[in-house]
Amino acid sequence: MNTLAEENYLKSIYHLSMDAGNVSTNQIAASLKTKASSVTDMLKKLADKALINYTRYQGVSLTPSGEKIAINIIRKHRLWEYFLVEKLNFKWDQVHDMAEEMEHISSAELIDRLDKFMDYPQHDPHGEPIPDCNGRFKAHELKPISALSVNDSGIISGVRDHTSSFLQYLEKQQLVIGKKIAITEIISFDHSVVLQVENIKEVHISREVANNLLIAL
Amino acid sequence: MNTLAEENYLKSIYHLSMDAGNVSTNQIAASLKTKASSVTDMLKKLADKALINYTRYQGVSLTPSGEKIAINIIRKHRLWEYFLVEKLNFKWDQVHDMAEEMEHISSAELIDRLDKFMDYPQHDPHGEPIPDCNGRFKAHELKPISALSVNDSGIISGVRDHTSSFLQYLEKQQLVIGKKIAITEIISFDHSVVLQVENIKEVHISREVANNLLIAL
DNA sequence: CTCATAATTTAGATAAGTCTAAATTTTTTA
DNA sequence: TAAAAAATTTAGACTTATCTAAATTATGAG
Ligand SMILES: [Mn+2]
Ligand SMILES: [Mn+2]
Ligand SMILES: [Mn+2]
Ligand SMILES: [Mn+2]
Repeated sequence: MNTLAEENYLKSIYHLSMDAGNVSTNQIAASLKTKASSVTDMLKKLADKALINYTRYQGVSLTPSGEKIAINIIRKHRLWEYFLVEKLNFKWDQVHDMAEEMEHISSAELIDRLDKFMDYPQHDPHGEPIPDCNGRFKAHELKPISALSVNDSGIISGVRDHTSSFLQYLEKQQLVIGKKIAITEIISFDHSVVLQVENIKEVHISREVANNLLIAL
Repeated sequence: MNTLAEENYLKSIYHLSMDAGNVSTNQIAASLKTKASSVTDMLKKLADKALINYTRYQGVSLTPSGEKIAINIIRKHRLWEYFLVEKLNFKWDQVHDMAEEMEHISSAELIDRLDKFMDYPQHDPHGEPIPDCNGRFKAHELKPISALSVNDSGIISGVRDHTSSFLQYLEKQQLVIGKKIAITEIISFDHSVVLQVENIKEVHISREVANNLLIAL
């Protein structure tokens, strides 16, 4: 259907569209670790296939059919990540690169059966919602810890940064998906935050960590 | 490591080497549904990488490192087939094309954990042996039904032909892996064979089917 | 042994995806 | 608002994997 490269571009454009409206050539290039000129070439191809809206120098957005493809790849990515963690006992910081390959396995029936096999999970190991077989999912309403105030509490439900080092740090601090936390203190000097983690212990995190750890209230 | 095309060539050469010694350009072309000239190009590349022994016009064989790669791909192919049948409930005639994609997922740790998850299966859904993580497996000593005599009996343990239509035919006749059969009669006119299937029923199969259904004695 | 045929390789072309360097357009800044 | 800077596109090249058509080598029938 679509090539591996095309799929990766569509997924990247989809993710970048979440933050901003139109996505720029340079943003895509950075996200795919490729050069702007390569991106321009691909944008022309995707526009020819009517998967993106593209006018020179103006950035791009996905068309409905482009978005459908992107969401399907994300569905596959997240289901495979869930499989790797829940069935094969990988850690949440180990699965991204493998899922990056597996998301391109083409069979729709395979992925629907995998979904059923795992009993239709709603979220991947990083708290991201998993689209259903029709591409529907509810975008989660999460706030970074840095947006909370003292005495606010909630449940750790997602991360903004997916790098291994960040996930490993969180794991070591027991700041993992599902844990209940409450804000004990916010240090005004550096905006670092002191948290109470489920009556287990107190953790002091930097502003950067607080920016990247997402809470459901 | 190696490209998808290179992996498919190595696997094809490995399989073709089972029947004959040196594998010819045309055999590879037929097996990969490509042209002889494309094969020649790839053979040069694989020879440069020291994965095959190649002298012009003389056909090829795998080097030890080429064989190791081929066996690893076959391991992945068969483990994924087993997964699709045993965990996702696909039929044995549905899994080949999916496994053809999945065999190229690169992570060795993933495949070793998958192996463990399924409790180290010895054979894929078609009865083919699954190499262990060191590439070792015991080649099965099977005979086609056409090589047996009246009153011989044994267990259905493999198939030579993996096409959907053949596998579906076998399934319909209940001639599946694990079933015990005995030769009741061999019709000398057309070499067709009458079988007793596990005291369940009698089946009459053509010479062609008898040639492609493998028995462990 | 010789020549016709079959098998294989070479030559030259194409498509996908990438790159560097140069040109163009947009945006920012002064 | 004009020049500088940044972003983007174009031009031309490269790699991988294909193909067709032509040339070469091997094989086997007589
Ligand atoms: Mn990918
Ligand atoms: Mn994830
Ligand atoms: Mn394959
Ligand atoms: Mn098989």
